[in-house]
Amino acid sequence: MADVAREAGVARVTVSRVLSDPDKVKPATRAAVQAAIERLGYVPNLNAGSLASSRSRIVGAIVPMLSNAWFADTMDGLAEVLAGAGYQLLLGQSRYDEGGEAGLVDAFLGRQVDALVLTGVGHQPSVREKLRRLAIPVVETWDLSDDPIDMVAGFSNHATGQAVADYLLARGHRRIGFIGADERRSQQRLQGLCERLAASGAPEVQVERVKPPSAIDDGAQGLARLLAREPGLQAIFCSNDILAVGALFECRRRGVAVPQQMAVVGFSDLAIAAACVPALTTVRVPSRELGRHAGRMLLARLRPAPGSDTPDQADAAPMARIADLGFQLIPRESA
Amino acid sequence: MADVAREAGVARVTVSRVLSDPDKVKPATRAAVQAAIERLGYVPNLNAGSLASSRSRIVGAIVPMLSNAWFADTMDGLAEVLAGAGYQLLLGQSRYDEGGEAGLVDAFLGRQVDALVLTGVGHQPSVREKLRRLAIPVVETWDLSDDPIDMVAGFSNHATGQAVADYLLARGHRRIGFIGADERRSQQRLQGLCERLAASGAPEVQVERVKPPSAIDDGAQGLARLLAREPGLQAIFCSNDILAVGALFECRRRGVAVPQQMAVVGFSDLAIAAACVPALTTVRVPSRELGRHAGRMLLARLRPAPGSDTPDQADAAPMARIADLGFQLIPRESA
DNA sequence: ATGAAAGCGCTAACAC
DNA sequence: GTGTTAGCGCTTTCAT
Repeated sequence: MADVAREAGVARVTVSRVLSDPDKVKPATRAAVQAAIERLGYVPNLNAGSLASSRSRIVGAIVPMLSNAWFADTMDGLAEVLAGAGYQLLLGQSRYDEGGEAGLVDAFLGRQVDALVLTGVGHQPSVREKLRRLAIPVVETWDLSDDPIDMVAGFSNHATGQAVADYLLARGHRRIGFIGADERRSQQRLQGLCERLAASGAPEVQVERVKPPSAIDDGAQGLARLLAREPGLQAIFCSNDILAVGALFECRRRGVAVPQQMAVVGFSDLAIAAACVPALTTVRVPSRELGRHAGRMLLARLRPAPGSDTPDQADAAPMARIADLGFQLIPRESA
Repeated sequence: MADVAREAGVARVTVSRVLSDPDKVKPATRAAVQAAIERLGYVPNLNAGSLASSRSRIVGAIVPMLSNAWFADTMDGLAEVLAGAGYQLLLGQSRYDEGGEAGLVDAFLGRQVDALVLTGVGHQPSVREKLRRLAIPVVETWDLSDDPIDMVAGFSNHATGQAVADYLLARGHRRIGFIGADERRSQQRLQGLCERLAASGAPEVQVERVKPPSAIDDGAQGLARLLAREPGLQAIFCSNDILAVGALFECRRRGVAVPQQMAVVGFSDLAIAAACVPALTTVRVPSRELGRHAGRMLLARLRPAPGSDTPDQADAAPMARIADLGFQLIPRESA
């Protein structure tokens, strides 16, 4: 930067200004500086800038696993919105472990991230406290809470379970099974399911827990075990589409007709749900929009980057801290 | 950090040493410092550390789109390997645009990333030159090159096209179509296909280009257009499984029997390929392993982080700069 | 509109 | 083994 300043015959501050707030510099000087930057191929050190200004223009995000297409979609949406505002994405995988998440949060805070996006609302108490104390913008996603760390953009997993229960009940099913990851949000879906089923006097739900990440085979084996335990099962709800497709496979292998002998409902509406045969009835959640909305919530609280295309809407309506983006049950052939 | 030093009754350097190289500090002092850190809830500012040491422990990675499950898998593998060595992942999406990629590269370099992972070997000349000049470790993935910027971990897209051609030819197909994204790697697959087909005297390949990212519908429409142009088509190769599934759909809709009247081959072997009906014959590529291997290549060139579980293998066999991780044609029902 | 001085929080080198 | 002295490359005052 000193080189650029010398080359342009100005002080270093002026170069800094050209980069961060061009309007504060006379057009002639600005041009000279920009020419010098060009000539020298100067790339500013953003870390040094962060250190001096204590704003990093980095947002940290943590997902359980990127190889779960639904979370990848959320990150895609997030990255898209952030990039448009000059922010970058530091990404971590917790591998479905709150301890892992806590470690990543610390690492990210050490990097002075300007904001954080977390998956779910279940975190170690120390994480909640720390983030509350630091008061940086935080968005939790893929779930809802009436007491978020800061903000939340999600949907009610519990309500999805209820919706599936209602749907199955309406179609006359009463003996119902559940295959789901041994993980918080899946359990909430299960709870919603059980609650409604119990209220209607249906027999207890048969549950098969598999450990994440879910593979197609887990779905197949889950169904096999469920059938071994309770041959009279009429329907199953799988906590994601991958498991559901596995269950569909196992049905075909055993000659169990879907949906006549066994109704199958999935979760998240991946491309695969519409593609498999029979097409999978599933719960569609706004994976991509979850990330986009989280990004918007953050940006509304962060100063816009110089040169970004995001107008300063300081006086726009303040964003709600809790955003329920909803879900939708998509009836197809499998249930 | 000054606070911690005072609290522990030592100098700031000592605190720094406890954090970055504990063995250089007497156990008693170390314990005192750690206690102070604990008591004060001190979180070191890694940016300041990067500035002082000019090593950031951040690796930048650029993929076309995270919502393409195959790239998400690669990033998953990469993040997994890097996390184990104390490195973090700064992620960007180029949206299939070399200009976008160039911008991200600059942004990442500004962040002083220690290394870079790029998708593909096609980049703006300025990007190649800049990275060569800077001489930071760079791995290109999802393709091969005999003149990589630095290192490459991939497979030959061209060879996958040849393999598909051979397979189709062996099954007696000669009138062949191709549906593929208008993007470099797809075009290479197409080239391999055409080359082998031409050599065997088959008629020219009918090509439908769609713009990325691929959606199921693009595959369906692609097939429809292909059929309109050349009703006698016997087989098609789709440059990814999503397009292939779309084509499968369109066949079913039109009552075209697969594989009897139309053979369909996909690419990348997503879960969906095994799940759809008829099951999709496809080319399996080591998506996850691509990322893992890229990570290992980088780490072999970067000093291991303190407290990482990666032993210092300075004297291990040096890693080859070009890694061909291969591919595999998976015959299923659709061709 | 531009510049000078001070310092962000840390690590590198060198003493002791 | 531990401390001292200098910066890393920028942005912030505050002055001009």
